[in-house]
Amino acid sequence: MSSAPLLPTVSNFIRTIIDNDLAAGLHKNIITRFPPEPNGYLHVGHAKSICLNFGLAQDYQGKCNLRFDDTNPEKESEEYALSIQEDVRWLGFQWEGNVHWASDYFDDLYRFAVELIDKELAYVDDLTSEEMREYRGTLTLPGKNSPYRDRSVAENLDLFARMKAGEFADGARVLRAKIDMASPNINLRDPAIYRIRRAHHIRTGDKWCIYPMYDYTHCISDALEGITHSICTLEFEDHRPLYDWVLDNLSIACHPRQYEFSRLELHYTITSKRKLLQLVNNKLVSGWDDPRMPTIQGMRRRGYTPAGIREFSKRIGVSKSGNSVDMAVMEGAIREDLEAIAPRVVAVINPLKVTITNYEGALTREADFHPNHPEFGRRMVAFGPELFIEADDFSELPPAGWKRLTLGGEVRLRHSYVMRCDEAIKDVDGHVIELRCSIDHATLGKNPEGRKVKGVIHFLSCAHALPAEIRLYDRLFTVAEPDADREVDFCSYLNPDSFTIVWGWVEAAVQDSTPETAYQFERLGYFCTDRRDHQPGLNLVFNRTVTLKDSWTKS
RNA sequence: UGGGGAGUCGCCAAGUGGUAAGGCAACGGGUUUUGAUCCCGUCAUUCGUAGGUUCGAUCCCUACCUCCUCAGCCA
Repeated sequence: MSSAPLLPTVSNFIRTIIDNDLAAGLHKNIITRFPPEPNGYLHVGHAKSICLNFGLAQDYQGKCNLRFDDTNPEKESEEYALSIQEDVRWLGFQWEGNVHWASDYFDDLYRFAVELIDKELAYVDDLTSEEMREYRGTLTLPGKNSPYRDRSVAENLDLFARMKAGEFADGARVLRAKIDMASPNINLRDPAIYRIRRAHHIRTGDKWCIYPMYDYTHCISDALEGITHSICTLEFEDHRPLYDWVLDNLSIACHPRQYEFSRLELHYTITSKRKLLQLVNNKLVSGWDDPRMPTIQGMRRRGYTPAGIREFSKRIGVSKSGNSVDMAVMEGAIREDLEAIAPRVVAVINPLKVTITNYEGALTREADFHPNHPEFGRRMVAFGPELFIEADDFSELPPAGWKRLTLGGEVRLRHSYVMRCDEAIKDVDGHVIELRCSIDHATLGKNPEGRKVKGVIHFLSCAHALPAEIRLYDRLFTVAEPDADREVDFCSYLNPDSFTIVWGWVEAAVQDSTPETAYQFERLGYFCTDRRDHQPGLNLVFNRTVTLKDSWTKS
């Protein structure tokens, strides 16, 4: 491995807390956890959380658990759980020991609920959900006590046991924590902690017909696993008093502390599970792994690398302030990784035919796969009497500063000769359809004498080029914050040009590459062979991961 | 109009009583057979606003402004 200098990690408020806790001897080692609900695919926001939780464990030589918050059987599936594990591993992390499941604690959770009832801190409520909503009050008005709030311990114990035994219909009763119906924090107005739901659970099957709620489950799960720092996003900030209330009132020695950070917003995309699902269901994208999707599966198929995503996560930092990160941060991080690992090859995606009028005696030449990594090896760069060049690299009426090919002008063919364009052949509409050019035979591997050639363009020998399907991806939305305006449907901002298929040509060196191989197509960008559709030697399919930085076209 | 949070360069983000780190972007310049990479340089007299305390404030105090978030038997 490379011996990159260990850059000092940027401080953030969570690291400060951990440093203080460790210094104070509160913990010997830290234990974090990544707690997804298996009800959807992971996206870039989860990637941030994964990098944070697993990264912290790594940096502090602690541990990080993977725990599925599987308390809502109606929405959860094995498919999602499997995909999530794959994503975490793909990102380069390994959880401590076995995968944990909140459902592993269902027996404990039930036992603790009984303890709460015994302490007169929980009661069975017969109110319907509508009635409960009315009793709850509003943001500015206090709630009022349920008429069932003062049932005896014995009655509650009996009712709760019968809830578990399946004596009541779904939704008929609920177990509630007895806290304070007048609390200004609505989460503390006797929150439901158990509901009756006859649904098949992915892990426990039909064993249970009552399921614990998130607020009640999460803190106990954390405590049971000995989590030291329970890190979640800002919307759970108001839930922290409940998290603490539950643990303070139960006979569990461990009391993890919850800390909240702001969730990621990325320009030109969305990070809402619900909206992502909407794109998939309405077939506005090809699926969860559509390369335009900000899902981990989508980014992976696009060609984003684990190291690139980890670097992105490091660059954006962690804080509590609202943020919307520039896509350039992601692209910069991805490019940095790809720059180091991707072999350089040539592809022409918008071909213009060139006939070399003085081809006789022309030679081929070897070229490195990477200008800074000779260990990547070399390959022959085929040459021939007919070439493809990029149509964009020729201009009859070049703008100021143009360094590429023009009528009568010279340009360096990458890894080959200096070539002059002598004639442009046009069709009846006046479009250039072919160029007739001549090469300077004295310029293979050396500069021409008496003149300078500024421009370098890439090319492919027609006889040696392989046809390939090339999928060009661009930002999914036309505006930086597509869901900023509640009045406007975010779908109306979908970018119609976010996906273009093009049939181009690639050099033979890529012929046998396996799916998910990254390349730099020189002067065009980073591409990777498609994970699903690319077939080595048979059907070459490339996805554009990200373009190269370009200081020409933008000016 | 209740509760809980947040406001430091275009975008992120450190700093939290001693005179504004870093990254991304941008902009100059150098190297270059990728207009890439790489290198070098520039880029906040100022920290939401207004007062106050202090020798000294982004940091402490007061008031105000703006934004986010909470009324699922979802997580």
